[in-house]
Amino acid sequence: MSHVPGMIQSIERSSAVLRLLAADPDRLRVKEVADALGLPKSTAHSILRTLEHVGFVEQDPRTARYRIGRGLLDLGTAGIDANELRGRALNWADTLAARSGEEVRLGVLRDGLVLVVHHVFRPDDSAQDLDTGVRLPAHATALGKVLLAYSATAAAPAGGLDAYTRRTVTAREPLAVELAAIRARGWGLSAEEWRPGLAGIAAPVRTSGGLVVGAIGIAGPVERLTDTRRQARPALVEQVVAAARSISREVQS
Amino acid sequence: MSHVPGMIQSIERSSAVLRLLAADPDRLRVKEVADALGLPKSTAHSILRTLEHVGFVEQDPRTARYRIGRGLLDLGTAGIDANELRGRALNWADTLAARSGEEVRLGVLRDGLVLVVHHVFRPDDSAQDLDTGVRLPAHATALGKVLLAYSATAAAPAGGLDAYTRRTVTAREPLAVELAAIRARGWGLSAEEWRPGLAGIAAPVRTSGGLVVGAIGIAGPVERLTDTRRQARPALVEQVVAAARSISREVQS
DNA sequence: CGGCACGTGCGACATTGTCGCACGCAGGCC
DNA sequence: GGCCTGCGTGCGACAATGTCGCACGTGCCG
Repeated sequence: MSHVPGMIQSIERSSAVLRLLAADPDRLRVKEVADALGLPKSTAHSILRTLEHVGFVEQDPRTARYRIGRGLLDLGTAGIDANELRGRALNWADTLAARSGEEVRLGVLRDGLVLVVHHVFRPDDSAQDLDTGVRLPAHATALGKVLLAYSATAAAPAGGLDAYTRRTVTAREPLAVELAAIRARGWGLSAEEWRPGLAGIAAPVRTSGGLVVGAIGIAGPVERLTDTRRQARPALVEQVVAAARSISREVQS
Repeated sequence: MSHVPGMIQSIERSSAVLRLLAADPDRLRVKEVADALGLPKSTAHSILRTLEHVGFVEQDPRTARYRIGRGLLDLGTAGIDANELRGRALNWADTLAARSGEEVRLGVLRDGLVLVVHHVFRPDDSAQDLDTGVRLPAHATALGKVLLAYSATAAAPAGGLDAYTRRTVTAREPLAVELAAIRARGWGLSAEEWRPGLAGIAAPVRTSGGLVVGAIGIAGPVERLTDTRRQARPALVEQVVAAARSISREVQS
């Protein structure tokens, strides 16, 4: 707790306060925080007031007690950056492409769109565009729907949802139902919702706490990815889910 | 960005820095942070140095760039406190007890132990102890193993693992395998690992981002919870998982 | 109804964070 | 290969800023 020269005292203290609040599942009173850290009441109060102002702690209006705020949760989500995710996923993405025979994309959610951070071509043929860096609509792709399903910050983008094909889900309610289904079974499907004739199957990549930080998926012709009843082929689903799980394991270090 | 009187300036600035780093998936240089916030280079550097010291940001040793640190992720986990979780779970816990015919416990991980925050008696008979507030070992109970499986902070407690029955898993490696299996299927079983003759089935409660903040489970005689091959009865598993999912939905607000 | 303890706010002091400047190093361009 | 630009880092002085003591008001318990 002592002061390390060259470090900003008030930030060190804020960190101690946050750790204290995080360690205790109950809300804490100003006095308790002050005593635990050996600070004067006013100082602790001043720090808590500021932390509340920036959204890192919340105060119960009735009991006046403080607890960790929701703002911190959103910040942690970005703990893994896209590059790190990409690095860990490289081998597994290649394996998935080889096993499934389809092209593979790895994406993260950014500003309500899917940012493709990695792209592996379909093994057999050649004429394909490199999609790395491209942004895809979230509500019309398998990758995007998986990311939306587990997104901490409010679901879909604020504006209206564009229709890309006649199968694109643009209404709020059906989309919410679909996202719930994805959460329930752990993977997502998009069949001709983005481009006619194309389908995708995707699954979430999680970090240690179970937080979803990205998604990996395959894309290809509808007839190869789905059966005659437009259901995803179980063998492919299993491959995608297995790849996502492997990457999740890699990320946890 | 401007200074609000009564607020601690350096903490406001730290918050801005963290938000900036969180918003950008790439690592940022000192100069970029300084320019974005309109601060002198030295000031930004001083703040970043302190944030790194407390573990809120990390610096790549090679490129000298900064990104959000892993310490923040752990803090967000405690965003939901035990009381709030309990409040949201009350009705679903009762329903689960009624449908399954077994007693129900709701727990959170605290200091490497399971803290029971809610307890519903078995519907039929009466002579039972109220377990609310009790702490259970994490590695020997279904609730605990589920919580460990999704725990952000390093798995089991540091010390040796106690054996309560001859079925208690005390070795690191088998336990890690078991936790991986729980992550894969989404629920956990403990059969006579804590008390002879007793078994438990539990599933995780997740918050918006998919972060596990607690677990709910049923407990009862082995012969009622498992079949002749010591496998959990699918009907009961389904009920527990459904309850956990319902509570997870409640928590996301 | 009285007393205590807590959250909150204000103001003065001096401690502390801020800012300007300079060093050393790495990368890129010529 | 050498020069030069631009960056990260560290130091020091100033004064702006955070800290602390004190006092008010309120809610709770006895």
